[in-house]
Formats: sequence, structure tokens, C-alpha cells
Amino acid sequence: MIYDFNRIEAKWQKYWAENQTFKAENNSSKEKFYVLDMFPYPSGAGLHVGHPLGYIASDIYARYKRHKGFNVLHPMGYDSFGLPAEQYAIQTGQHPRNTTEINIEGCLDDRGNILSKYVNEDGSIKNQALIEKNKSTSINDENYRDNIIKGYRRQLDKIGFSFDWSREVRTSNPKYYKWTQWIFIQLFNSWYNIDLDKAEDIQTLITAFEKEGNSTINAVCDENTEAFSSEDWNAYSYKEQQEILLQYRLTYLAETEVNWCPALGTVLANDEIVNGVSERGGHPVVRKKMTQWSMRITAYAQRLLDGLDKVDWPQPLKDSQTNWIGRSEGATAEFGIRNSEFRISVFTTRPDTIFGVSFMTLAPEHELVSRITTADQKAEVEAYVEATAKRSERDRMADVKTITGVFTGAFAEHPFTKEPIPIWIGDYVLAGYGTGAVMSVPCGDQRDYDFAKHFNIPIPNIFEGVDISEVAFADKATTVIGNSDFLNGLSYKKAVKRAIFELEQLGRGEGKINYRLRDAVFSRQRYWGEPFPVYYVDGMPQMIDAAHLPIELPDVEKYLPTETGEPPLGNATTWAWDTKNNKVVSNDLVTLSAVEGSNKDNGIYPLELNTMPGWAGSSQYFNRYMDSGNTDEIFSQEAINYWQDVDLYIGGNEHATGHLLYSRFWQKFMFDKGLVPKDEYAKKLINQGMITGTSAFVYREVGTKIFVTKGLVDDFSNPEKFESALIKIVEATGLGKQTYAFNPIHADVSLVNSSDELDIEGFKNWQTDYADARFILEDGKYIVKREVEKMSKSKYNVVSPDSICEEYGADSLRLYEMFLGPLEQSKPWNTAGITGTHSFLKKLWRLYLDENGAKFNDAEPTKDNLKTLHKTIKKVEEDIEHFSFNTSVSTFMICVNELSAQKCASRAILEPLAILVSSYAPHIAEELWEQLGYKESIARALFPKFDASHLVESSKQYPISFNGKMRFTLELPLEMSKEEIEATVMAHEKTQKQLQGRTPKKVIVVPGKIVNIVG
RNA sequence: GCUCGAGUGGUGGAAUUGGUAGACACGUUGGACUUAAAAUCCAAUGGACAUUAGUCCGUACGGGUUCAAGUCCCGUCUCGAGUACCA
Repeated sequence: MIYDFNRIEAKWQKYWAENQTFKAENNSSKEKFYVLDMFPYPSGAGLHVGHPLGYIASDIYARYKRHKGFNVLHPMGYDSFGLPAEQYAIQTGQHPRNTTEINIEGCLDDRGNILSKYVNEDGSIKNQALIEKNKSTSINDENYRDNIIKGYRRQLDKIGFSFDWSREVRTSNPKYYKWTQWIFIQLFNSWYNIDLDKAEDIQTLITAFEKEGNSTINAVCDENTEAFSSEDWNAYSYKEQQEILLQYRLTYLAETEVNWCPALGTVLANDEIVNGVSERGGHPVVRKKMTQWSMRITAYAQRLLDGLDKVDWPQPLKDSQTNWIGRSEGATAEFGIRNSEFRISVFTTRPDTIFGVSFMTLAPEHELVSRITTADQKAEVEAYVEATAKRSERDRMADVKTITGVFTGAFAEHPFTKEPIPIWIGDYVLAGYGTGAVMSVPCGDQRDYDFAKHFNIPIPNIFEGVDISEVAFADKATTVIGNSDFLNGLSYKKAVKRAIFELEQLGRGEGKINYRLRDAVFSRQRYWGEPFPVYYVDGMPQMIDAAHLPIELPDVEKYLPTETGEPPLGNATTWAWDTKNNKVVSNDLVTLSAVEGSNKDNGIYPLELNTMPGWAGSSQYFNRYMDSGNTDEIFSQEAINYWQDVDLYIGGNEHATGHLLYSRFWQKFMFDKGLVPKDEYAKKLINQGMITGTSAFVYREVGTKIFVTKGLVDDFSNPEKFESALIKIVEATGLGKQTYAFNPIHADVSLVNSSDELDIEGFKNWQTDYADARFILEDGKYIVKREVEKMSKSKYNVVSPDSICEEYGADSLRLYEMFLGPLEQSKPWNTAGITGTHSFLKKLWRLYLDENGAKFNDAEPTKDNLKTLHKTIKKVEEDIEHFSFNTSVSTFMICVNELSAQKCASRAILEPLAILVSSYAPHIAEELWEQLGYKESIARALFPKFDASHLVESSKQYPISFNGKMRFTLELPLEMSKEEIEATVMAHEKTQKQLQGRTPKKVIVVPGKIVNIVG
């Protein structure tokens, strides 16, 4: 029997699907283990070999845990809302629902033939089925399958993952987003109680307001919330009460400064902006005030920080979350303004330097700017504010060195000295951080120092024995305060304490912890996202009762904003909520009477036009998997209490401050609500590294179609070899030039073999432009230049897992992806190396079977057989536990090499070996298992037990080194004592030869390890 | 600028608490089989000199600790990732 991997893999993939081999049970006496992958966004381009890396690792781990007797939950789904499907919809009018479905399910049937619904009558393939939409292909074309969307599911299935597909979720499926909407409602109906440090039902807040107003309530709320008494509260209208409650709810509607991306027509969260432009598309972003839904994630800032200590996540990831949350300790201080009742509140981490203040700076957007500016400064200030508002985020970031600012004409008053302090505005002060205002202490802060120098503002020195004539002094450790009244002579720490104490005495400030983290904007002006379960009565948002969820995304004519600038849902004609019949009805039924208290009120109100952001659906999917079919609850308490949390989460590090922060926030909220038993949902997280491509370049002589092999180009640029290279080139081209210029051009990597040799005929056929190309060779070959780059279509270095599975099999692919290197590390893909793991599998196969069938027998295993097996068991087990998958693959190779050399055919060895291999190469393992006579899948066979007794050695090859350099080895019995070893080694002729008559100063003997002779 | 991470053969990478550097694989070279190719198998493969056993140099660079350093300590360089006026 030969190793027919295509047949074997198809057979077992079918078997697993039909037998639901990997279905996890929610009721089990076994111990649970939850292995989770970050679910993919299904794009039409499909998978390249870099994508499944993490999935293969997690799959190996999941399979291993099954062998170890665990009940393993290993689900998969799709993060299927998102921009690309919507952009495609805008261009073509295709409903994103349809394109998303195609991207997941593909356009091929089980036999690999295109489904008839995607073929036109003339045999041409419908555009929506094609990967490249501008291409046209017909089913008569030989390679038409290469151009059509295969579908994520089909591609994943080919790799042989042990997912429990019965639990699949798609974030764009109403049955799923019902629960996203449901959580949104729970957040809306909650507030954050600081005293209890947890979220509570909004009703408890209302009760408190009714009894005592808000002055005794310690809650997280908007900055500008005003105090009121119980009498005030009870006298407020319903609408006024609702407006106040919005200032406390964990998700709330408020006018906020947002990042507006005109090109995408939507707002973006901070983590969706990279280097001042949108993460998707790279479009400019500007600041703009808009009424938006926000999530009060800031309430959880401290707990999000503290929680990081409890989880086993990579340090760089924890660091970036810590930086993103940006905790800093300091104080607020209030400065009065002369001739005005206004006060400016500032946040500072250096209250000890308060006597060094020589000016104040407000952000240009600060609300007091327009109120305090004097008449003669008005024009200048307004011009500056306007100019800053126009600058995009990117421009502002681009020149941080230019110092700009304007004097407002107003003066503040120092809380202690009562001295006047000029108030400036400057764009180095950010509106969004702290209070948007700073007390500028030029002697202690470099930015304030630079600003003061630039505008000739005095720089008083409040540090003892420090020269500030050139730069500000910011070293806290050596700070001694001077010229500062009651702070004189104090160190940084003591001065901070004292300054805060004095501020509190004056009622002008207090100690404060500030976070960089902002509340998260939760509205997007897009179509392809979760609709909000919200309608508006008299402009106030109302939640739809959870019983009527999901509120399904309405169909629209076009996916662009409306003419009046409303989000795409503004195009929907059936998008109003009938509160009497609890259903979505035509917009026409919304009457002007839809105002509270009107007797013409028909109970039909407009629905929210924004949709939720991309991270909404991914913030709770890991819990939903536990009970994804549940239609009554987000998950049953039985399910969540059994599965608890994720034991291993594998995914890319690009989600560090997005998904991984938001999902922790929702988890903590659900924990507060008693819905989940753990306030951190993933115990261990691993970021898999990126797989890069190995691009191939050909050198084209500029302006010609002559391609010169790498060696000759290298010689040409080498002064020593230049002459001979030039002669060769002149001869070959017949051009007779003195100077040649070569342009490296990407060639498709599939045209290059393992020795970097170009398939010239293939290259000519690849693009019509090259059909008449000429090649100048070395040793009869055209050698390409190789370079590691990111995998991308435009670089022609993309390798798809399908073609690898086709040619070498999924098991070879799985092994090779692991063999490339450590999981967390980024590494280049080079298809050439896959022959290594592929021939390993063939060798493994030949250990069990040959052309006559079974080779295995019931012979007693030899000592060597057992030793090989057990050292493999030990190493593989340790490697998997440490996520060191690359070294296990080597271990398997060594094992098979040894057993082949030992001509081992013993069942007692080959059976456990099949189980060891099965997590990595499940298809071949299943087939061998069946050949061995088993009727059940190998998936739940118990992992072989390691027996150390087989590894006990009686002797050791001791390395004998002289002054630390190993010179020879000597086999000695392990029971030999230190003294005996020393005596034997010293007596050895090779030792004497090394010493050449010298007497060693010292002989180090570490029994079982090494002998080192010094001197 | 700041914060992390990483530098080992031609290539991907091994090296468990400091103890035989380069496992395993790719590639390369030579050989067997074949009309030939593929596949398979065997041998060599860090560098230099000697080529028969031998010697020296080698884990980015410069120091240090130690009987012994890829591994620990100090300094320098290079590359990668994240972040960026955060008061």
C-alpha cells in the first residue's frame, strides 16, 4: 500500500463530519478544556498559508487534550460583519449578506464543481463568485476553479481541524446578534457603583435619586453632571430624568468629540486609527462633535489594569494594554480666573511644582476659551482655534516640533500666592486628556519649557541647586523643592503629599488618578453591522424589550449615506418601531405626533440609524460558543458553569488594544451582573507570529525584455568581477553597452523551484508581456533573487493551503507549519522545505505498511525500541505542554529514523506512536489506526504513558574537556564515583596526550555530566 | 523619543536548571538505481589550515564573572514590533 494522502485525508474528513467526532458535550463527567481561536473575518480572497498557523497549533493542543481524557470545546465561527463586504456592496449593489455567505460557503459543490446558481447561461461565471471581480472566467476554462471563491469553510475543512462545527457562530446572523443587542440593553440599564466597585441595575440608582438626590452617590458619570436633591429629582419631567440617567448609564448617548473619517463616512474608535489615518483604507481622520453611543469602559479602567495580573498573557500584550489604559497618579487643582466667576481645573502629576507655574495652557477646544478671551485677543484666538480644528489628526502628529499658541488676554490666579497667571491656548494640550488644561511649569516640564522660551514667558526655578538655563529638570528622584513657601526643602514624594493636602484645605483640589483610556464610541454610520435595539421618543432613546429581539437589519436600496447625511439605515423605508404591536413597521407611520404626551401619539417611533462597531460581535462570542444553539438565553447557567472560561486562546497580536480590551470589559460587566463565573475569560493567551512570504525577483535590463540571472547581476555590481560579467552580458545580449541597469521585478513564487531556479517556460506563459522575453543564464539556469516580504497578492508570493494540501496533503502542511519555528515567532514561508515533513510521513507510513500491506507484528519490542518510544513520549508531551510544537516535529523525525534503523515492526511500539503523531498529523494516524485493526477513531485513544524505566542508562559518553574545550568523549559507567571517574580519565592515554606532561591544576568532575581538566 | 522583543552555518531553526554549539530539516556536493527524469536510498556538509589520526577560529560587537558562557552581568551596534506632545 502506498501513502495516498489525498484519498486518506478526504476519507477521514468525511468520517469526522459524519460521525460528529469532535462534538463537545455540555454534560460530561470529564474535566473540561476550552481551546479557542480568534475567529476570522471571511474575505473573498480566502486563506493563505499564514492564516492557519494559529489554528493548527490550537488544533494540536485540542486533540492532545482529548487524548489526555478531557472534554474539549474547540469551536469556530466567523466575525462576519465588517467593512470589505460593505464597500463591495456600495460598488456593486450586492447585499453584504450574500457576499458574506459566499465567502464562507464558497461556490463549489462537494466534488469541486461550481454550483449552477453561479453560472450564466453562456457558461460564464457570475461576477460575485469570483475572487478578482474584474476578471472574467468560464467553466470551460481549464483552471476556472482557481478564480472562484472556495469559501472559508471548505478551506478550513481541508486542513483537518477538529472543530465542533455544530456550535458555529456568525456575528452577522440575527440569531447571534440578538444577544449582542441584548447585552447592549443590559449595559444601558446599568450604572457603575464605585463604592461596591461593580455595575448595578439602573433601578437602584433611580431609587437612590428619589430618596437622596445624587450628592451622596458615588458613581461613574459624565464630567459635567450637576448636583440635585431628591426634591429636584422628583420635580423633574420624565425627559429631564432620562437625560440625567444617560450621564450614568454604562452605554449612553452623548455629544462627543469623535474621529470622523469622511472617506469611509463613519466615526472610528481610537484603536481603529493607525498613525492618524484609518486602519482600513488609510483615509484621513478629523475631529468632529457628534451625538453618538458610547461605552463607559472608563468605569472599568482600574479593574482592566488589575486583571492583567491574573492572566497568563504575553508581556508585550499586557504592556500595550497597560499603556493604552495609561494610569497616572496626581492631583487636580483649580485656578480662579480674574474678573470672572469661572475656574480652570487642571490635572497634574506634579502638584509639588505648583509654585513653579508661570502660565496656563488650555486646549484650543476647551469650552472656556471663548468665554474668557479678552476683546483685543479675540480675533487672534479665534483664528488659531479655527486653524487647529481644520488640521487633521495626521497633520498635527506630523509636526509636533513646531510650537504654536496664542495668549487669551485673561489671567488666572494662583491658589496659594494669588499672583496673576497668563492664560494661553496651545495645541500641544489635548482636549481629550485630563481636563484639557495644564498648569504650565516650565522649569519642570520640557514642553512647557519650550513653549515659555518660544513666547518669552518667565521660567521661575523652584528646584534647589539645579541649573535650568538650558533644559527643564524632571528627575523626581533628586528633586528638592525651593522658592515654594510651605514646600521648601521637601523631596518630590513629601512635597506631592503636602501640596495635595494644602489644596484640599483650600477646597481647590484633591489627589486624583487619571486614565488615558477614553470611553469607547459605539456608533458607526455604516450599514453592515448590528442594528441598535433602540427607538426614539421625543429625541430620547428607548430600549426595545428584550422579548422582541432580534431587531433585524432592514434592506436598503443603496448602502451610502442619505442625501441629508444620515447613515445608510436612513435609506430604509421599513424602519420604525410600533410599540403597540412590537414590530418594525413602515417609516410612513411615524407621525409628527410621535412626541410624548401628544394625544395623537400612535405609538410608532423612528429607530436608531447607526449600527454597532466591528468589535461588538466579538466581545462575547467565546461565551456564546458554550451554548450557541440556545434561543432563550445567551447561554444557560449550566453551560457557563461547566465551561467557565477559555483555557487557551490563540490569535494575532493586532487585537491587543481593540478586541482584547473591549471583550475583557464586557466580561467584567457580565461578571458583575452574575451572568458569568469568571471576570477574566481567557486564562492563557498566545499570539502566533506572522508567516511572511519569500518573494522571488527576476532582473530585467531596463527598457528591454532581457532578464539576467542573479549571479551575473551580482558579478556586475562587484568591481572585481565587473569586467568578466560585462563581457558575458555583452555577448549574450548583443547590445554592446558599457552601462547596464537591472530592475528587480516580482515573479510568481510558484514558478521557482527549491534551488531558486526559474521555470522559464512558465514565466513566459505567466504574463503575455513576457512571452517573447530573453534570458541570460548561469550554468544553464536562471536563478532568481529571494527576499522575505509580507505575503500579498501584489508581490506574487502568496501560497494557498489548498494547493499545498493538493500536492503534499494536509498532514504535511500541518507538520511543516509547526516545523518552521516557534509559534510566537514571525518566520518566512518557503514551500521548498515541505518535502522534509512530507518524506517523514512517507517514512512513518513505511514503518507500518509496505506494498504487501501490513508490516507490523506482535513481536516483543526490543530494549532499543522501547527506549526510542519512551523518550519520544516524554519529549512530545513536554513540548506540547510548553507550546513548543516545532521541536516535537523533529522528535517524531528522530523517532521514525531510529525505529526504521532498528527495523521495528512491533505493535507495542507502533500503536502508541500512531497516537503520539495523531494530534499533528491526524489523517495518517487515523488510517494507520484502522490498518492496525481498530474500528473507532483514534481521536479519543488515550495518550501513551511515559515509563522512565526504559530510559535508565548504565553508562554515559562523558565529554572530556581541557580548559573548557571538549577534546574527546569517554564512555564510563554511571555508577562510577567522582574519584573513580577522575582516576580513569587521568589514566587514559588521550588525556596524557592532551596534557603533554603538564600536571593539571584542578580536575572538575560532575558525575553524569562532564569532566573538565584545568591547567 | 519612549516601551518591549530579537541577533546562532548558504536557509528555517535546535541546545531543559551555565556543562559535548549547530539536533531536525531544506539546500549544496558526490555516489547507487534509471535510457533519462522524478521518486527513493547512501555519504559528506560552520570556517580556515592540514587532509591520516590533527590544530586554530567560531553563537552581532567590546568587556566581565566562572573550572566551564549561545545561556549570567555591564556597555555598544543592528533589526523588528508597539506607541507617540498623556501634563
